[in-house]
Amino acid sequence: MLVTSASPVKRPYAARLPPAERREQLLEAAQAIALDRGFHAVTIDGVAKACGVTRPVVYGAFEDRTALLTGMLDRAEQRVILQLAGVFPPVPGADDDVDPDDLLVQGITAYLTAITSDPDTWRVILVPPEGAPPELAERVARQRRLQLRALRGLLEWGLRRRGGPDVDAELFTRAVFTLAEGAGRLLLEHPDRWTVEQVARFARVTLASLHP
Amino acid sequence: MLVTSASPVKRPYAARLPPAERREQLLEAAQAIALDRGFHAVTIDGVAKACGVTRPVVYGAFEDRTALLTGMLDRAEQRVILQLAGVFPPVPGADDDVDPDDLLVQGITAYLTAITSDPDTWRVILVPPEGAPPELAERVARQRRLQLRALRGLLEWGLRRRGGPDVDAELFTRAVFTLAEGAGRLLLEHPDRWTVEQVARFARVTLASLHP
DNA sequence: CGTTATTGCTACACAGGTGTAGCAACACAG
DNA sequence: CTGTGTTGCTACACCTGTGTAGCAATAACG
Repeated sequence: MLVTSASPVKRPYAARLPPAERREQLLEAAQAIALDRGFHAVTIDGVAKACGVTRPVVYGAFEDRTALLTGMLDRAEQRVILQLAGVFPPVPGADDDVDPDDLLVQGITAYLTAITSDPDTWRVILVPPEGAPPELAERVARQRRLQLRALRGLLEWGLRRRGGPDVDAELFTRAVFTLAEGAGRLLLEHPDRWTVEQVARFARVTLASLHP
Repeated sequence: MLVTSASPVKRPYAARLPPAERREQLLEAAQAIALDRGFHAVTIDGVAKACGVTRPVVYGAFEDRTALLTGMLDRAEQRVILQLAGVFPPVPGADDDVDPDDLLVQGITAYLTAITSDPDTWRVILVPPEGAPPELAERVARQRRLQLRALRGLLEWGLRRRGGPDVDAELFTRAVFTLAEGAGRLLLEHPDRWTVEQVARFARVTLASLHP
């Protein structure tokens, strides 16, 4: 198209979207950029360009860059909470016929299945892209404390039911949790090399060797 | 001191330092800022101010901000390599009278002692401040691979000497390494709550319960 | 079909950080 | 004590990103 210098090109308008859809689109774009190039690359202009709009459109959906990042983290956190809903069952009763090792392996399997079912969300949490804001660390720490508390109850029950080994329950809980998260990272970083099944088998064999 | 508006205040010159000392001072300041407020706060101006000089002085020691960050990571990496020099001994011979569990606990103790002896350097690595550059992740990954390789040789020997358990050696190595790093983070994040001795005791008891 | 309300765009201003040319100050050597 | 070489400073230019006022375009409603 021939354009004279006297009539500068005006960009065609982007298709209109209702505000809720626009927000969702912007948040998806923000997360994709964070995972691809790091949180520092999540700029107002970068997200606008990724969605084919201009900066005021982003400002129409979010107060500022901080609000955009907060929205992104809200979204990831809500998904994680939903996916972990069934991972930590209530502590079994004294009369319940439940094998503690089976319960733990099931929990680990559920946790890793959640991770592999939504890798992008979990990558933000377990393998945070560079330039991650402090708020991410705060949310991760908060969720981790909740998960540790739930896990500890289960493991204390399991250690009693098993009759040992005689280890510090808090350190044991942290060790199990660290291993589960580490396995999660492994599956995210090497999805073609490791599977949930392999990790579950490893956990089962190791528990079988862990005498009371 | 009374200063007329016609003679603007000129800052007094900072004390002169030979270039090598100035570099060291700037690198120390850069690391302190990174740990206190994140890598994004490590600016040329920020480091200059922390050292009581102006930006050209920083540019006199480092080509640019990237070179400053690289220098900081070089320093941390060199310290880590030095501190880990004795942590991974050569794999014992078939006739060596060495208890594999003792060897592992000694290795974990040496590793955690290195961490607690120079917490600032290890914090950059194990609990990276927000805004960490990609280069940090690359260096950490490279060091981790070297450490995993050394550890795997030792653990394979240990599993053979022990006669089991019958687990995937690579997963077992990763699990042990993940636990050691997790313990390192724990000691960095909660130095008043946990000690190397507690972790070593936990490792010893857990290994004692891990039958072949 | 015209009007209105809503969503998107242009152009502007501002702030923070990078990087440097040329000058200033000072420590050391003769 | 003077001169020189080395280290530090001021002031300037530039770049990238943030944030917004006012206008433009468009979709929906009557």
